[in-house]
Amino acid sequence: MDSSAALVIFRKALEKFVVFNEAEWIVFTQHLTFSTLKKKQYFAAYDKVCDKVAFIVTGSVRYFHIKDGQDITGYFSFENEWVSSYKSYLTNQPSLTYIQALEDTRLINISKKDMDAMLNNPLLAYKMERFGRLIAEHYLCCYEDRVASFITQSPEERYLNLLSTGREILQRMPQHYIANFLGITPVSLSRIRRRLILAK
Amino acid sequence: MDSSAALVIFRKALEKFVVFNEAEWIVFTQHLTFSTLKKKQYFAAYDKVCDKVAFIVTGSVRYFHIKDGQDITGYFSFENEWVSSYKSYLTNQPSLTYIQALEDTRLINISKKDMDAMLNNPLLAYKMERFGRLIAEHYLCCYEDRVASFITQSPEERYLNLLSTGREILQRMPQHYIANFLGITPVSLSRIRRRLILAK
DNA sequence: CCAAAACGTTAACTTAAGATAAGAATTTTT
DNA sequence: AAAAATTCTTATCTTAAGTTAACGTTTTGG
Repeated sequence: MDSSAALVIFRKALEKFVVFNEAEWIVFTQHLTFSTLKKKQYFAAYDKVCDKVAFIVTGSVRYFHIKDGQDITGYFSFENEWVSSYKSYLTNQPSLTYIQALEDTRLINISKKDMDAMLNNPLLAYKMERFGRLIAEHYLCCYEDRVASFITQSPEERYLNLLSTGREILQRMPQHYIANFLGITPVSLSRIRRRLILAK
Repeated sequence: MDSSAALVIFRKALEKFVVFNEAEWIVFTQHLTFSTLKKKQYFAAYDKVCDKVAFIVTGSVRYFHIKDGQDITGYFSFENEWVSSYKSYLTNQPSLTYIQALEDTRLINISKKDMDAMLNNPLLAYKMERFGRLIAEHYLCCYEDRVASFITQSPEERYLNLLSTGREILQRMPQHYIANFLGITPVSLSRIRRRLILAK
């Protein structure tokens, strides 16, 4: 797949949030950069400012923390989704999480510098504000559900819930990543799975 | 405190996000409504669409879920902060949480209808998009930290962390609310506190 | 001002999760 | 193809959390 094919996919995905006319699109695309990450390469790292957001054309990434020498998975993003260490990007503070490619991954990047330029360019400003609003709101909704699951559900319930709605993650991720994602250890998840099989 | 005093406070708080000129401010304020909640009155309720966001002039609110007949506190908002069942507001879906006044509370409301009107009013559209973006981004950062705390910290660590940064919540909220907020039961929090006292 | 409700702690018991280690199966790397 | 690393399960032991109930204290509301 070449860059122009990637742009077609990207434009289509963007249109869920904002629709550009041709003049706007030309300027917008001048602020994009293409890149690839080899499997295990880092998109963001602990203690470094993450100065970009990116759209995943193909591939996937894993967000993780290191705590007491242990690798704890917090989230995943797949093709057609966005990736960034958002708080770091938004605040210019060092990232608390690592983000690593799970497989060879093609990205379309918008650097903070380019985003700010677009937000200050009268031709694009309005639509970029709108785009920023809608995408932040989209992820806000995801987070709201995720926090609610930690408050109101047991680890087993969170797993059952993931079973019923999280096909892609379940099929593509090793179980110890999923365990961390659910807020428990891999050993615990294995036991939960055992319990569920026996109860069935 | 009368409405105009409340508006002064509100305008000042808003200016962290967006600054209105006088003409814009006049139109903007026409889209606001003032209201009060008596202690224990609801701002939002389970299964009802929350069709507004509000700024808390004075008072405070508690977000909670009911699960198996039990009341589980998820969050708090205090004066000078915003309150909404955001996902419900943004998506027009029924709210999953109740939001209740903890004390008599004065609010400045923006209904979804008014917000949409402003987003479609050329005089305000740009600044309202910007405002929406910045506020969603602000809460996104809060959520990012909160999710990370559930993934990477034990209940005791979350409590210690709250001790060091959450003065207002700790001083004003009963402990069983705080326990739920941390993702544990009131009995558990009481034991954690006991352990910490003994260890000291 | 009194009765009722709410609050925080403690205890006893049950259940589940964390830590660690071992081992088998699978995958990746060289 | 062999070696190394990863993955998942299982077992043991320890620790902590959930559940329920009781009790004294404080707060609230009529």
